[in-house]
Amino acid sequence: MPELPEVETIRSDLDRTLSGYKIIDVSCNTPKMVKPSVAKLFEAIKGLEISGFKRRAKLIIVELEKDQFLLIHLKMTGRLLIRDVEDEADQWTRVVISLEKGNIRKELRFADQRKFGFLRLVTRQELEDILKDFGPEPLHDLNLKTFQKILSSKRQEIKKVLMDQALISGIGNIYANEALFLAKIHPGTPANRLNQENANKLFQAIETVLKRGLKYRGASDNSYLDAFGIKGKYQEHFLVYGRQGNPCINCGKNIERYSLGDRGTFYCPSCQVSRLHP
DNA sequence: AGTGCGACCTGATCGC
DNA sequence: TGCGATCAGGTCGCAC
Repeated sequence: MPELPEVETIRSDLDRTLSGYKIIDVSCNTPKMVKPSVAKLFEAIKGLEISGFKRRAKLIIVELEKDQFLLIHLKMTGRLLIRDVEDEADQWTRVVISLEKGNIRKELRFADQRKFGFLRLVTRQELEDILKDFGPEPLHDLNLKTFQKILSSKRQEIKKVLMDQALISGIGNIYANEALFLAKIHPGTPANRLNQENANKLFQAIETVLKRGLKYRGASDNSYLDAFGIKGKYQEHFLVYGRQGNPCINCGKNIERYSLGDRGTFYCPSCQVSRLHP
């Protein structure tokens, strides 16, 4: 599922490939995915040049001229693909933004098997209102002190806290599982029960797994593709995610799986002992 | 207020 | 073989 490293990989692909292009058309076969509506969006952005692509949490922000912004969320199965006009159709294409720069034409195709993703036109004010509700970016704003503060204020299970976008931005199920394994912390441990050493290890582990994800251009164990339609490789380096029944790389004991808040949760029962699973 | 859970979706896979 | 059930999970909105 696109989490911070996947979304950031796509963002940087888009930024260096499509900045400077002008929007010449928008088409959509799944109206509910475009807000406020396809017609209103097209009316507002036709002819505008893309100045760049930013990211906040798992949102991609397309910056346009005239203080217009497109927010794009890929949810679980969304893809943003840079294609030439004559390229063959992509499966599950929902929205196509046609682009032009001089005499070069491109398409930005938003494909999404499950239609959970969305593309939304917002003003600068709306953008600011939306972004203010996200917690700090783990690779930029978050420091150890802030992290400890967040943990000590929550008695929820640590894995849920890591995935709560209002507390920390961009971490989803895969990276939460991997970070907790690296830090040797059981996913069900109440956040406020972690001591300083645990918090410190977890802080480092988050940075490690996110950077690893970026290095491998994301995890494609499921439907994720980068903006050129290429799979990431991080799934080849998972330590616990999806590895239930396989041996832990540290101790050899089998990785276990259980459901925490309706999310598949993977851990080593021997290495991650801070609390037994329910 | 803080927490938990169903709804939103569709394709792949599992079990009988 | 076929068919129904289950699983995948980010976020919103609602209930408690």
